Amino acid sequence: MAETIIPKATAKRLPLYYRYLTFLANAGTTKVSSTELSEAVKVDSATIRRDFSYFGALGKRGYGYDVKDLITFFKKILNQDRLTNVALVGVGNLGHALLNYNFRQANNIRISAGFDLNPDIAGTIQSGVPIYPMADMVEQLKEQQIEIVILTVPTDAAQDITDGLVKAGIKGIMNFTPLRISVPSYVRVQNVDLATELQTLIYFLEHYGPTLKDAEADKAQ
Amino acid sequence: MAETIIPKATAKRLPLYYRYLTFLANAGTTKVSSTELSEAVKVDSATIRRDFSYFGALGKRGYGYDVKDLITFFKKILNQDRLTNVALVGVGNLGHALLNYNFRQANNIRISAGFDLNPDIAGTIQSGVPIYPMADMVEQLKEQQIEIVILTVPTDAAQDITDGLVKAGIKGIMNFTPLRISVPSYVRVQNVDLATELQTLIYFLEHYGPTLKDAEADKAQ
DNA sequence: ATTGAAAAGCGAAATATTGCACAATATTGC
DNA sequence: GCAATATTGTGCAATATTTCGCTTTTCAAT
Ligand SMILES: NC(=O)c1ccc[n+]([C@@H]2O[C@H](COP(=O)([O-])OP(=O)(O)OC[C@H]3O[C@@H](n4cnc5c(N)ncnc54)[C@H](O)[C@@H]3O)[C@@H](O)[C@H]2O)c1
Ligand SMILES: NC(=O)c1ccc[n+]([C@@H]2O[C@H](COP(=O)([O-])OP(=O)(O)OC[C@H]3O[C@@H](n4cnc5c(N)ncnc54)[C@H](O)[C@@H]3O)[C@@H](O)[C@H]2O)c1
Repeated sequence: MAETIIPKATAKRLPLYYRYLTFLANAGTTKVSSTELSEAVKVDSATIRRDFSYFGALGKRGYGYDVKDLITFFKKILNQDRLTNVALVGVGNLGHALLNYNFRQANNIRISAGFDLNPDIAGTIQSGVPIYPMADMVEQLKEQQIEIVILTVPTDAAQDITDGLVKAGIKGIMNFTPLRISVPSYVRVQNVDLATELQTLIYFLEHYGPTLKDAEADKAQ
Repeated sequence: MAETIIPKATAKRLPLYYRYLTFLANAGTTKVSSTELSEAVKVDSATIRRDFSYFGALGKRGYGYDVKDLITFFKKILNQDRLTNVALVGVGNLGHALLNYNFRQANNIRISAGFDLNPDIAGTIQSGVPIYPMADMVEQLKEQQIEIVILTVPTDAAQDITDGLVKAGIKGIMNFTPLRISVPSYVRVQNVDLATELQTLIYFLEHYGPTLKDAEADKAQ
């Protein structure tokens, strides 16, 4: 674990860099400077250089960064060199949208199992992914050695299901419900709260002047 | 604008507080302490007190905060006292999921118009929302005086459409595409990059020890 | 080879955010 | 009315993150 601990803020930007680098590579570009990258990903160029420097000297002064080198490096760092299987619990509105999306193409991530209470869905195959009944959840997760779950169930059910996920040995949860679920300290939760994000945007529009220098957010996060 | 400028990090937490406060009110609870709130929203209690204190002394020492008072106050601050209309461009996978979701109930936000290139969808009504063809976008947005747009189109189309949105006088964009769109400084963009969030979660699991004290994430963003 | 321009890397300052710890003050029960 | 208790509000130190500005290195053109 943790070669040299990287700032959380940096870690959040790595996938962003990686995606743009693969775009550049596909376009046949072989080198890139922090300034060019900066324009594309909307992150200050000094921040990009600092981010990269946590991993050692990846660039060449006076020249820039070699796109292929960076990709090779980040591919490994970001686990893009092996397929990551995740499960999805709650195959409703959002769940279906996520199932339909091809995370594999750009991210080498695959939703390999779904779970739902609804007997009309459980037992079927949706977008090529088998959906199991909730009763089978813990067993299946263990069997398939899945460590990451996307949680898109109604808010009321979120904590109960989470407790089951923890029992199943899950390590990370991407939580789309507005509930801040409780988990033991060894489980990591990534909250994606769409309604909150929308409200935050509205708040910024009402209360902050026309962009006090941050044309984008996130942290946005 | 900006009474006393509130830290961005605080602003992002306000909707979270608000949601839990309305939950408390519905449950008949009349008072709450920063410690109780802290457990529910998973934010340090001192941070909560600090956040609230930016708006003045909202609580009573030795007692806590009056739930109703806080709600009244934040309702106004967060524009929850009036309906906010937003538009959605790109009625595909994600777009449909968002259309189906009732943002009005908890957030007093309504998607009042949709736009899509696909002639099978344009001209229809989806989940009670009229979907217009792209040719009508600028005109409709102006006519309906919509200032906020949710962008769920294919990545290729994102920048072109954004340019149209800017022409239509849009002030804020919630961008679900992985492209960091370019906008003039008076337009605010909130990026929601689901694939990146998932990758970040994977990165944390691989490279950070079992939770170095942040059982949850975000910011955020 | 020499030189000029480009751009990384990085110390250090600036900025932002969090969390401790405690004095101030309200509430409650007696 | 008084003591005991609870809990806010905040100075301040700690931590995290960004950004400046400069030095060093490399490249490419002469
Ligand atoms: N759809 C959106 O745009 C949106 C926006 C913001 C937040 N959210 C949040 O995301 C979550 C999911 O939203 P959605 O719109 O997809 O909801 P949904 O109702 O469409 O889907 C929920 C799914 O979970 C299943 N389910 C219900 N109870 C279950 C249980 N106990 N165990 C397992 N599965 C169960 C249902 O059968 C359904 O398929 C909710 O918490 C919602 O608040 C959604
Ligand atoms: N679905 C997901 O789970 C998911 C996950 C991560 C990122 N995303 C991103 O969100 C965006 C939308 O994803 P999706 O899965 O909903 O895609 P989608 O293809 O299902 O939907 C896109 C919609 O936009 C419409 N469209 C296409 N070109 C258009 C144009 N020029 N103008 C207007 N409308 C146009 C299409 O008709 C379609 O209805 C994409 O950028 C995708 O990368 C989606």
